[in-house]
Amino acid sequence: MARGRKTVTIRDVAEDAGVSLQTVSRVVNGGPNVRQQLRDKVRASIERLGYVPSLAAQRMSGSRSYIILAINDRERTLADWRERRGTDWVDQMLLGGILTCSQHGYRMMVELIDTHSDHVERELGAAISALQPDGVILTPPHSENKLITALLAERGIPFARIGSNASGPGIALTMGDEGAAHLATSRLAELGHRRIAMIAGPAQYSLSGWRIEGWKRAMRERGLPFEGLLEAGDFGYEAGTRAARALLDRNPDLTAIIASSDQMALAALEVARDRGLKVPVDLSLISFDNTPIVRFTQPPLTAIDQPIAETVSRAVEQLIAREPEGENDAVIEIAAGLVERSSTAPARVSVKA
Amino acid sequence: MARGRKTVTIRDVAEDAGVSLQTVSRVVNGGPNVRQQLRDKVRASIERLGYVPSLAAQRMSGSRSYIILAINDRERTLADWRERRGTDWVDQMLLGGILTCSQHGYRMMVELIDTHSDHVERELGAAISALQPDGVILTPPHSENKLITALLAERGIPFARIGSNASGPGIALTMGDEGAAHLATSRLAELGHRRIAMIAGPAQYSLSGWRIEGWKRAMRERGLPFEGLLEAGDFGYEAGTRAARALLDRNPDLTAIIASSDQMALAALEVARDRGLKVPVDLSLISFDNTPIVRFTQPPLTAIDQPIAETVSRAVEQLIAREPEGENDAVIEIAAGLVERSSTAPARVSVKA
DNA sequence: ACAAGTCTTGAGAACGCTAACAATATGCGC
DNA sequence: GCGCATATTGTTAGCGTTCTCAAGACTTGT
Repeated sequence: MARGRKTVTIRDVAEDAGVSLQTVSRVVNGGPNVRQQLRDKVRASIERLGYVPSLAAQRMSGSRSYIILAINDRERTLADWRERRGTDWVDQMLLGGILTCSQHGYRMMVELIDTHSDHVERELGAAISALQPDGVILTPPHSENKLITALLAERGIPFARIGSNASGPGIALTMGDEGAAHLATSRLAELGHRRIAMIAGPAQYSLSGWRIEGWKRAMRERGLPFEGLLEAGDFGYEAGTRAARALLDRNPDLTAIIASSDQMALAALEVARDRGLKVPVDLSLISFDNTPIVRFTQPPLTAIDQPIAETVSRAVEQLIAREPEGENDAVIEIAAGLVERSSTAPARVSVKA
Repeated sequence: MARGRKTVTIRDVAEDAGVSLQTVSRVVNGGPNVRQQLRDKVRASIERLGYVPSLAAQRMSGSRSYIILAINDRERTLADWRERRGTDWVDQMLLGGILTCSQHGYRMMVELIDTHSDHVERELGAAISALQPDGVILTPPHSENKLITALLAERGIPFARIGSNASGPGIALTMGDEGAAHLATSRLAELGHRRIAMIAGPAQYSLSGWRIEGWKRAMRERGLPFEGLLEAGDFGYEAGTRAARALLDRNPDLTAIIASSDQMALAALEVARDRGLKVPVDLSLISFDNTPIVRFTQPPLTAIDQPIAETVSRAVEQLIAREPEGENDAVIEIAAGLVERSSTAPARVSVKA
């Protein structure tokens, strides 16, 4: 067994094709100014020898590393996993990211960093020094972390902030949370609901605020009051249970709830069941995220779909396309859609409408 | 803004500590034969300057790349994603892998490769040439792909095959599929079930065979016949629907089904509902995988839990610990457990027992 | 106190590639 | 055909590490 068979290097190709190293490099990188004839010859050699440039060497010598680093929250990821609840954030991020990266000859690496640790800078700094990525993708709640964005800006690494439209450094990508909440609320209003409650996310995430804004706007547009119809949770199941109970206790006339995460919607569904409320007959429910789970609950939930994979994909494209010193930090919005399933129905005719 | 601030290199540390490059390298890598006094001095400099070695440079010069490459099936991953069904394979793989890797100073990269393409070798070869990983983790169905294992063996890259206990090259890690199926079947038998059907996975995956074996063994041990009680599907929802219908049509006396994936179990649940069979009163159901979904169905499903994260974690440890030329290819089994929820109940007392 | 180790440190080459520049070939206007 | 601009190729010098090997500083046994 030819253990450790010698790797094919650019030198081998150059020799095989009878040209200089530099010419091979030019062909590989699609550089200009190479005669067609030579180009073909080199390509043939590359093909024959099965040459693929070493990422490490490219990074060493060139200015690019061909690596995009995606930062995810370790704490939340782990908690989700331990309780087997599962967001599919990581899944989608990987799909959107990896596929788009590989289309451009890049690679994506994932780093899990704990927001609540005071080592954030340290951990991120270490990852950056080790990997020297050409770009970094920040997911909530890191997207809004000043320490992190400052560090990246200082090191001159282009980065994208996902789920964040606050003006600031880097490219901001948002899923239109305000609009999505407005959409969900409007849809419920169209179905005749007047008492539409909102279970928001934690204030730490600024998207929580936007969603509240969207909900309020839709309510206001129809002259519907929203006092007492707002609760917040940390996106988790327990918090959802608490919020749903509080809402239902306080508002016996409630006919619809919008939950800021699938987990909290699931909890609300369970609370409703406990209280003998039938979804969607007695209570309509719309959730945010549209993770795989909500397709199989009873009833399947109507949900705002977060186009995470697409968003990450766009982020990657932006980072790669970015001119080395380009400073026109864009704000990109990928609109979320509403997937209607069976947890929404017309409101019961209220006694005094 | 100090764009592109100079990276701290080993040279800076050496200078700062007043020692040679080599000494710093020794300290960083925990090499032997460095006086404590110097070691401390160097460590202090490293700390002060915030030095972190460049992965690329380490790879260039040393024999290790500190990268573990995990190969996943692109086709299945994408299909799952498109239909928003979601295995959480990727999620778990990442968690188990990344965390364990980082504990050892390694990084994990994920590569999505299409099994059904004839470019498998090409794609994998390219990834290996570019990354030069110290180890590769293969997930089903790649684990059993001779082309792949041959390629890796030839290149002398240690690899782990997950979900595969067939003797062969590399480290094999299995979740004890035979045992798990036996466990599930036995549990149902204990509950008084006698007509226990199995919806197996596709023959392409050898774990499908093992699960069938485990089921048959448990049935045989109790003298229960299993003719006509076996169907197979491709792990997907549609296939599950077809299989469940066939099973129920053929066996009116069926009281329990074991499905080889959560998706197929979900389908079976739906089929049962359609036919007015109550789960678990009329039909008990056990699924394989225990993805987040099955916790929230109505009723929540009893499931065999696949310890994927742990398995991947073990795989990483094995690959990292492996002596460069170590050939004692191990077979490791991480036993799957049974998570009892509400889709299983004692069998109805049959008319003629 | 001397030879023969064993520890500790350092110097220089090498890894595979690209950037920057130098050298040569080709084309074009007249 | 000449001279200059431009297109094409080659040469050299690193990038930041670790490896190999050599040199100096200690030990130890006798």
